[in-house]
Amino acid sequence: MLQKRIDDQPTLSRQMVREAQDILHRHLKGVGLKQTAQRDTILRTFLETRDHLSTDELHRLVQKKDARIGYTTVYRTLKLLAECGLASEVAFHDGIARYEHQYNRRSHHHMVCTECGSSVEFFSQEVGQLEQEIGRRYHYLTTRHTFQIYGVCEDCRKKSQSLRPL
Amino acid sequence: MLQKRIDDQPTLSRQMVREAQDILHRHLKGVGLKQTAQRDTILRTFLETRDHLSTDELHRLVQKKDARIGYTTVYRTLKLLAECGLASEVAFHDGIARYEHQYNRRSHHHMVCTECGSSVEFFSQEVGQLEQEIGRRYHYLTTRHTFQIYGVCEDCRKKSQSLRPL
DNA sequence: TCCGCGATGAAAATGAATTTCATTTTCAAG
DNA sequence: CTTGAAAATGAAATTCATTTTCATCGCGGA
Repeated sequence: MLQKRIDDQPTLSRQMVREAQDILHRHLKGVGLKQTAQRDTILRTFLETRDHLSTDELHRLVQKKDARIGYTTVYRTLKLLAECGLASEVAFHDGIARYEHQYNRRSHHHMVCTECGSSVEFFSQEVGQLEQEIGRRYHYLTTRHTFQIYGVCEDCRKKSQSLRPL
Repeated sequence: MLQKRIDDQPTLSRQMVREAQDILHRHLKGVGLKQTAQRDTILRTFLETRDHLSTDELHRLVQKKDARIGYTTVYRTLKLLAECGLASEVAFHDGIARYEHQYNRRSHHHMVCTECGSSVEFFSQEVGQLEQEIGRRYHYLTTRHTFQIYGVCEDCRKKSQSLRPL
């Protein structure tokens, strides 16, 4: 399942990992929680990926580094990362919660292929403006929005054409 | 949970109910399924509502008319209604699938209050245009999109202010 | 009317998300 | 360097919406 991500670094520099870890540590201290080796491992593993990961997928990756880290901890740590802005949940509407890096990333949206599940990211400032405008109009204090486009990618269209040429 | 719907009729006319039923009946015949009293009851109950209904909520309403109609049938009928364009699923991202009328309705989107779950509908042709544009750019054959804005409505803001005045 | 295929619905299964709880670990104060 | 209270951990259990199963029922074409 290919997931093209566009504007982030090919590999995260040591510097950025350290900064992200600082953000997490400060958040933990801020809300009176403790920093642990597990949380650091999970954060580092998460930062090393470029995909839109489900809890389960991240758990598998984390287990390669430390097989004793459980699913539950990954689950809870992802919530923590989302809380401090390092990750954000993306709902691709297939019943599985996914997370992606949020640190140092431009606001973007996803277009998802309903055949193969691959996705591309795109950028559109209009959508954010729309959020502001609609919020103002109806007196909502807006916090976020979701915008996804669903369709069939070029590859899948070619495949289905060759399978059943009308 | 208030759900403001904007542009549809205050009550569906008998005429519209009949038309909707025709659409369903034609669809059923088209795919080789049968028309049943249950399906008609479910459709009529669905059309009478103005809300964004979960399967469970619709099931409760249907039971008032015919207590012998089961959850499963409501569930399956909602899928049928979605298939023939009378209903469409709206994901408010709270873990529950909801459906709304699609028949004779303008394209619209939702802004959802994360405190009380109420929602307002709004209209924006830009979003549809964006779907087309992005699809063209990345060679996707787009089929649909989701766009929701999340925030806190005026009422909830007032309530939380009076509860904890800083 | 008859009969086959689909419909029905109670119950069970599914599966992701979340919670529980006994044990272990962190970390600030001494 | 202790200590101990509070938090973290993780395996297992639970939750809960959704989906499937299957034994029976009923629609509708012949």
